Amino acid sequence: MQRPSEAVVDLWIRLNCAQRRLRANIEADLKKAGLPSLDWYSVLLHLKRVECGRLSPREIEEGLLFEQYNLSRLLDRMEKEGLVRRIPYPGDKRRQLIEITDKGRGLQKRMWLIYGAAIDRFLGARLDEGQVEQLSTLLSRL
Amino acid sequence: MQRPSEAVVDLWIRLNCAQRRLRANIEADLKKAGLPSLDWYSVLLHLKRVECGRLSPREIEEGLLFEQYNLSRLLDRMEKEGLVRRIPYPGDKRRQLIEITDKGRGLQKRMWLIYGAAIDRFLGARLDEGQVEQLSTLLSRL
DNA sequence: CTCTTTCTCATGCAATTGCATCAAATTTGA
DNA sequence: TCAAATTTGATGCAATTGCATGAGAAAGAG
Repeated sequence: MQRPSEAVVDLWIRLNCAQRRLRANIEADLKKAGLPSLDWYSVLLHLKRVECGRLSPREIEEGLLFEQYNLSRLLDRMEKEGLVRRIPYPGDKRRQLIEITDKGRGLQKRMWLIYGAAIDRFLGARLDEGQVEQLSTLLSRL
Repeated sequence: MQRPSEAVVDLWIRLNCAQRRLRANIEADLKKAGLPSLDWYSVLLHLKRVECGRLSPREIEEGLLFEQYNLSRLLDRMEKEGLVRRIPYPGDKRRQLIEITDKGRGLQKRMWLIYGAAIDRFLGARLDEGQVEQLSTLLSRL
C-alpha cells in the first residue's frame, strides 16, 4: 500500500478536527436558539439560491452530499413543517421538484443570524483575509 | 450580528465539503473491506498511542470529540468484540480505564492498510509537501 | 460528620441513519 | 415493440445517535 507521510496524517487529523469543532459549535448555537439543525439550513439555502426556488431531490443530494434515503425523509419532515413543498416534475412521473416556501425562506433568514455569527466567530475572527483566501484555495484542490 | 464575508462563508463550505468527502471515501473503503467504521479505528489508535494502552473514557471523549453517551455505547460494542477491556480505576470507583487488547491492536493494523491508503490517495496525491505543510499550519489556527 | 453538589459513567426512549429492497416510470437495445 | 435494465424516489427494519435522566462515588461546605 501507499504509506501516507506523517505530515499528511497530521493534516487529516487537523482537517477533521476543525470541521467537527466548527460544526458542533454551530449546531449548539442553533439548538440554543430553538432552531433546527444545519442539515435543514443547507437544504433551505440550496433551494433559495436558485432563482426559481426549486430543485430535484437528486440535485440536492449531490450538492450537499446527502444519502438518497436520508434526504427523502428529511424532506418529509420539512414538508410537514411547511418549509418546502413537493411538486410533480413535468414530463417525468418518477421525478419531482422540491420548492422552498415563504415560511422556508423566513426560517433560512432567521437561522442565518445564528449560523453566520458562528462562522464568523470561528473562522473570520481567527484568520485574516489573506489566510482565508489561501486556505480556501488549498482546500479547493481536494 | 457579525456578518461573515463571502470569502469566509466560501471557506466554510469548502472545509465542510473536503472533510465529508474524504470521510465518506474512507468509510466506503473500510466497509468494502469488511472492516468497522472510522470511529472504532479512532478509539483503537488513540489507545494504542499511549504507552500503557489505557485511557479513561473521558480522555477519549475529549481527544476525539465524542459525546459521552455515544462513547459509552461504542465501548460496549467494542468490548463485546474483544477489542478493548474495561478495568477499574485504582482509587476511584466511579471511574474506569479502557485498555486495548491484542485483538484490538491487530484490527487497528489491518484497518490502517485501508485507511492510510485512502488518506494518501485523497491528500498525499493531490498536494505537494509544501502545500500539506501550509494547509496544516493554517488549520492549526482553528 | 452529613448534606449538597459535582463528577463519572450508564441507560430508557424517541429521533435519525444505514441498509436492503421495493414500486413505478423511463430508457435501452435486440 | 417489448422485455430487460436503469433511474427516481419511498419504506421496513435494524443499528446508531441525541436527549434526559439515573445511579453510584467522591468532593466540598457548613
